[in-house]
Amino acid sequence: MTTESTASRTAFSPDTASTRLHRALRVRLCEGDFTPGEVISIRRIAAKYGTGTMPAREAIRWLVTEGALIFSDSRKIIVPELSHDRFHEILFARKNLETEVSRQAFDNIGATDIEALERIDEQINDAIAQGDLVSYMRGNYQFHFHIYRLSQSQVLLPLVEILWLQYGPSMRYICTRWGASSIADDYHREVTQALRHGDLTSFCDAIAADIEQGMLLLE
Amino acid sequence: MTTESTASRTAFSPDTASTRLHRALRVRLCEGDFTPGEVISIRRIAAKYGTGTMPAREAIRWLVTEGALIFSDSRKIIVPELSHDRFHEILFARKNLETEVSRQAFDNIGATDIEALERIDEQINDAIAQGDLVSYMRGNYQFHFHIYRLSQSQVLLPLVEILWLQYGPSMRYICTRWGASSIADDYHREVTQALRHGDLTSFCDAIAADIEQGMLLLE
DNA sequence: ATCACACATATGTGATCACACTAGCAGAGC
DNA sequence: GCTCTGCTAGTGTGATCACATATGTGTGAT
Repeated sequence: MTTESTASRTAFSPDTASTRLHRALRVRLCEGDFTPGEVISIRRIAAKYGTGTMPAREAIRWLVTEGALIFSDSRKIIVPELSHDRFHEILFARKNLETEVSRQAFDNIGATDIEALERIDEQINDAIAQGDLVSYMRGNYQFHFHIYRLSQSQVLLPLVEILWLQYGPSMRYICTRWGASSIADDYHREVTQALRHGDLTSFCDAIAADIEQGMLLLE
Repeated sequence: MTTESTASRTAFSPDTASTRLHRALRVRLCEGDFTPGEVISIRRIAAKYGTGTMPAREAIRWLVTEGALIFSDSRKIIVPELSHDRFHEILFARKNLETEVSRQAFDNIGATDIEALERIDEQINDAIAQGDLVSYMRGNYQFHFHIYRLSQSQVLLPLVEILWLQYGPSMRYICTRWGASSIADDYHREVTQALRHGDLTSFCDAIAADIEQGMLLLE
């Protein structure tokens, strides 16, 4: 359930050991399970996930092409540590792309979707109250992508996923530094309220505000 | 020179047989050297480029994660045939992202850059006059990315490259169907003119118009 | 104590082989 | 003539090994 695929590719994709591991690692990256600077090794990942070295090698290299992992100077593969500039760039791109994807999703958001979003938001608030950062990251991810998936966009959605892959680890890092209080004031309530009123512009504004709020964490 | 790297990653990337082949294939895809529906096989690519099967396998799979190649129903890897909807989606995303990247590049575009763009534009016009589609595609690619690279964006630029990778083969296909006349009326002249006048909004409008013009080819 | 060299470990890269699966075709049987 | 079967060639996947390189750790000499 929580390990549900982050990919929403409509195109056929074979179900192999490599692709399974790739999806699993994508989820873990988006949910902030890795720390920036951490060294990722093929053989270590293979051992940890009980796969052979080939699937691990492929999954990791795919994540490199997606920018989720990068090479260090010494040809080792690591989780990137984002500079302030780069982090800001990502948030800027997120605001741009995700408001657009949300706009495209708007007409496809039904009553059951709104209820689901409100339920997720409650879980997020619980997580914040308990200082459970992992649950918060997971909930936040589910909240946003429940909306984005409804856009049925086959082009923009994969781009958004790439941004989250790059942004996840550093987000987790920043949250741990600032504490759960810093993320308490999200705009999820405004999002669901706007949806209940069927107000498109307020909805998009709330999404944009929610993302922009992340920029404040960069002092 | 023409096989110059399309990637503008500032991050360290090892120079291996796999990465070299990957870059080469990226350029060929952006320039429309492949036709939609074409079957790409690991062993065949390896033989054609004189590499082993491992580098070909990796390069091809990286292109799959970038959406430049996809799996057919029978687990074969092919160059995607874009539906009209998807092609329109890509152009929409291009208009969005590339006008933004252009805006970020604007301040970094110097006099020598403008001259270089005008020179490329002349080559493009020559290519159109002679009906040389390959040169046209290459010139168009160089024109746009000469601008985009100046944005020094490390986040948006790779996303734009992904869009071009997906869009290249089908663009070539559409151009061959419609003939060179259909692409004669680009907005490159308006772009360079706006740059000479230092007019940011006209510049961005011209870029957007140039991309939007591609939508007309979809009837 | 400090520096230098050598060895052991761990890294990604590439080659090669075996395997499962698919598509195409040829031929035997009806 | 038609259909079904079985073979063949080709596909991507995964395992395993060899290799060059980088990192770290001792061990030696100074």
